[in-house]
Amino acid sequence: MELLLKNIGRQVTLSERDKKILSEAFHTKKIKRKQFLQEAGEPSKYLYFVLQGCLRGYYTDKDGFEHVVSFAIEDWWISDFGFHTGNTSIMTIDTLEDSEVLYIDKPTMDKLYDQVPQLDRYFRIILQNALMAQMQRIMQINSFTAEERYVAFQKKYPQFLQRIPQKYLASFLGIIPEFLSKLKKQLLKPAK
Amino acid sequence: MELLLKNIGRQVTLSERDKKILSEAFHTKKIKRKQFLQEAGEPSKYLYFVLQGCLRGYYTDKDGFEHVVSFAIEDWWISDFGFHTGNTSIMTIDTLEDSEVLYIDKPTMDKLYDQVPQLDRYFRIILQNALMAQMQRIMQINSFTAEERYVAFQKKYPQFLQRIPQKYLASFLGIIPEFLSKLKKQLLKPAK
DNA sequence: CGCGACGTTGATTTGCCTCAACGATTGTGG
DNA sequence: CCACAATCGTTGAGGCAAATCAACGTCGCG
Repeated sequence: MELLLKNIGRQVTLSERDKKILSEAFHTKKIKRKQFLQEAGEPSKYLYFVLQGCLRGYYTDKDGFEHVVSFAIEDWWISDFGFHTGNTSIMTIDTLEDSEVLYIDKPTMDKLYDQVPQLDRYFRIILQNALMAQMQRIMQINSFTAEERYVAFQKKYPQFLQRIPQKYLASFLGIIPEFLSKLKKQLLKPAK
Repeated sequence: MELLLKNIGRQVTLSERDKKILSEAFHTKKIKRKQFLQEAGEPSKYLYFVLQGCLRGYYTDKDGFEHVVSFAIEDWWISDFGFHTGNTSIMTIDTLEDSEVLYIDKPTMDKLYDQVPQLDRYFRIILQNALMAQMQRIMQINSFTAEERYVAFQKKYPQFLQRIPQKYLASFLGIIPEFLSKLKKQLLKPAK
């Protein structure tokens, strides 16, 4: 819980009362590796904040292929994008490692926004950053080759490289595992 | 200005005082067709709300190619994604038609957030929706062929089809104009 | 009218996918 | 602690969607 309060505190100032309300609104959950936190098709019930471990969010397309949309480690948020609007979820979230998360359901969240108005600002800022990150992702898909995207990922998220299987990284980059494998091979050789 | 207040009023309740403050914070600007509102590289100064007309936001990649990121017509927001964080802009915004916009600069906007706390919530909601739209765009790029994306665009934004040149639509869809041309041809024939 | 931007069409190329086979690594029950 | 299966990553041959390049028709506009 400390981790979350500290994270929020970086954007807005919380009173002791606010902190108490927040602490009571979130609950903790420990989940073993390879468990589902949420499955596509169900109503998008919870918003998650990661205290420990590594999670992955993905959707399954009309042909049955999974596409990884986001990874989350300590100090990150993860949820379906339908959470905020109350739609049924399109995303599945599962764990890549034994993990520990804070979670909150939508009714509680709505109450929270009224009780702690600072949260509107906090999430406005969080969403601004998320939107900018998404934007950069779209720009990369448009303008970069798969190889360039892989190199950029290495540079930007070195922490993830050890923690996530290649096939999920490939999916996140928008390619298939076989091709990522070939890219890596190519990147090693031309060191002449 | 009425249009903006009405738009905000759909998400949060504004007092008369709030409305007055808002009215004074935004200014109106009329721009002829094919003029620049903002150019990439400059600091991202303004946030725009469209009252009239049609605008386009795009960035220029390392090879000098333009990529259309968003269109905006009446009752829509448009801005660089750097606006909120105060970075230099990566996006260029120009007009596809004679247009009229409301605009606000960042310092004024920051003051506004403090004067009218409802705005934090309003933009939180706007950003949630924008994020979801971006998400769907990424999902389309991952899972749909160019033809499917074109058909989906036709269905979702019929209002735009008449107003924007094909080459910009192609760019928005992530393909080149020549290929869009071929797609349209193919879609006409197989009506057997 | 004539120029320049826009859209169309065709021939060729390429980045990435498909499918299939084969090591390597992980994990699980005996 | 080993045996065996399952999962994951690698490699190669062939295919396809979309890009590139180039040529040509057409429309709006000075």
